[in-house]
Amino acid sequence: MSGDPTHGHDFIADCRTRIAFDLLSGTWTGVVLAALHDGPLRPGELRDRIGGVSHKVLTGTLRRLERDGLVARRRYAEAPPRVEYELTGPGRGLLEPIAALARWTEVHADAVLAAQERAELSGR
Amino acid sequence: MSGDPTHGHDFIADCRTRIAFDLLSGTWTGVVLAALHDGPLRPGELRDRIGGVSHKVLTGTLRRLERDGLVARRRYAEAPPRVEYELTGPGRGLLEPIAALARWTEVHADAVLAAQERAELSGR
DNA sequence: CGGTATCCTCGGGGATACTG
DNA sequence: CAGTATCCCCGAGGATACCG
Repeated sequence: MSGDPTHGHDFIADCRTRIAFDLLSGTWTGVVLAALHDGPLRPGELRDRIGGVSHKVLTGTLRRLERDGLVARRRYAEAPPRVEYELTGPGRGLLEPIAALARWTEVHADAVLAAQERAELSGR
Repeated sequence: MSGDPTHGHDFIADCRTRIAFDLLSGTWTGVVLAALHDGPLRPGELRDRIGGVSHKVLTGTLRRLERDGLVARRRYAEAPPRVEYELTGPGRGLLEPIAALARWTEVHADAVLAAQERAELSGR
């Protein structure tokens, strides 16, 4: 099952997979998608859960996600107007690859951090 | 198994998964890893297979991959000195998440491209 | 509280030319 | 052929202030 990632796709030639890479390229993109995993959230809630992301950058990230159709913006005309963001079909589909990355992190992240530190100490 | 991506991890709080995101953040990083899937390659071969990547940027990408311990550089002291790059353990492990992204692309890429085009036409 | 508008900085990506 | 050194550009990320 984890045998052949290319499996007949043209990864390289007219590489469509780059689309996915570009989609997740933002610093906070993947984190936002993961944060929306268990249901719609208001921007403020997102900020609190993520932590360390500036107000402007978060909205910027959400704008891009919205533009790419990965996240939907929902406005409620209430007493204090409320806004929520939720995953779309494609956005929800990205949770699986993201989970795969999370699994990888558990196993190999320390090795990477060690390698980086080693490189820092020597040449760098 | 593909049920709960978060599955008890702290995706958000002290988000270690960001490590993986950052590793793949480069424009060509993921492509290079995928290209090395079926064995070591020389830089020239890599360039040919990928296409559209400049000489300097490719070496820059390889440097980063090397520094992060995802790719190993192998030098052969031969008549015309030869150089090859190959995946390390952690690097090879990333092929699975990358494959997951490729699968996602097959299903949802068109929808994303459509959404982007739609956004372009209207507001921009 | 959500969103936008400035302004600044930094690093990646690209083209080019040059050294082993 | 592999690698490095410049130089330029642009966009993302961040801080701040201001408008619905």
